[in-house]
Amino acid sequence: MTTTWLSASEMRAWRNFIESVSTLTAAMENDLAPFGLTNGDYEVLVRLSEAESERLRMCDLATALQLSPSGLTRRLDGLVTTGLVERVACPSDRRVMFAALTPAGHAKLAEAAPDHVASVRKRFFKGLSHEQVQSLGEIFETMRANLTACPS
Amino acid sequence: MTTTWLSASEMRAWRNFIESVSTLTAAMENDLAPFGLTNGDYEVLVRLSEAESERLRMCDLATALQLSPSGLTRRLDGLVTTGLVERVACPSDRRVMFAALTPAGHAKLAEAAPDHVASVRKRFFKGLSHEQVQSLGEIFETMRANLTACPS
DNA sequence: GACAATTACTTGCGTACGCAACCTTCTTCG
DNA sequence: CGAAGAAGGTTGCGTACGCAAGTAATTGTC
Repeated sequence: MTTTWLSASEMRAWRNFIESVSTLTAAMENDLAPFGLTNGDYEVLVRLSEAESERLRMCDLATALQLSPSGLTRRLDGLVTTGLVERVACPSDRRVMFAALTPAGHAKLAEAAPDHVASVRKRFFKGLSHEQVQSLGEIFETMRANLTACPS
Repeated sequence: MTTTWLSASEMRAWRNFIESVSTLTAAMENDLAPFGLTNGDYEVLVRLSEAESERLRMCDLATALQLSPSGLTRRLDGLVTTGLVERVACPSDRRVMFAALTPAGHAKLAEAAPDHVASVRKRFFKGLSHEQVQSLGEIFETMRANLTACPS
């Protein structure tokens, strides 16, 4: 079988993508550091804040964050220690634990969100036209669908 | 200061991007596993293979891979142990070490590359039109330039 | 030509996370 | 029912990596 190598435009897309991703995540991590949060922490707060009663079952949260069960357990440990999230037992199914936003967690998210949005604009959207933003949405929607369809 | 939240199309782009990135890297990690390589390992081999004499100074390689000095030291440790890379002292500047591809490393890359390219096609480019690939290249070139310009 | 300052790399330590093993609780099916 | 299996979560262990400190070598300055 002969290999079809990447074309020049594919190579350009792939390489710039790869490099952007690592630089971007590092920069955003930095932007969030003054609030005492990591990107991962912030994602947890966002997911919980959007959920019914600001709480989610651990397994649902793990799926949403694409994290292993143990990974989520440990990430929550940190947030529980700092008081932004609490674990709440589920009365109807005693296997499950809810991760629930505390008032402090809610406040912390409200505090960090404006800076985070500014960070996304500055790092991610800056210099892109409206059409390019539109394209981005379409492209990564396609990609996400394709990726979840092909777990193999 | 009032915050300008993300528009619907921005939100779509950002969320799909974030989710795609983590799924994508996990999938590609998986695709590379049969060769006994991680994404990071593969990147090292590629960079070295493209370099003059298939070798690079540690600090240049670290910059290229966006890795801290210590991170690169340890990543190389693994590749040296498996015999794919070797450390070569620099005669003209005795502070520097070269990371050099061994014949085994060169062979390993040649062995893994076709599958890796197929993986990139399947995970990243699949379902995208030629125009979208073009857009991707432009967008992430802009982003990369913007990110390197704004380290703050 | 000697002594800072810088550069290149490594090591100790702490953090994050995945996998496998484990416990508990629920569900299913005879 | 009662036992097998599945589902939810935590813990032990191993790996990866960043930061700060340390060592060695080079450069820059007077």
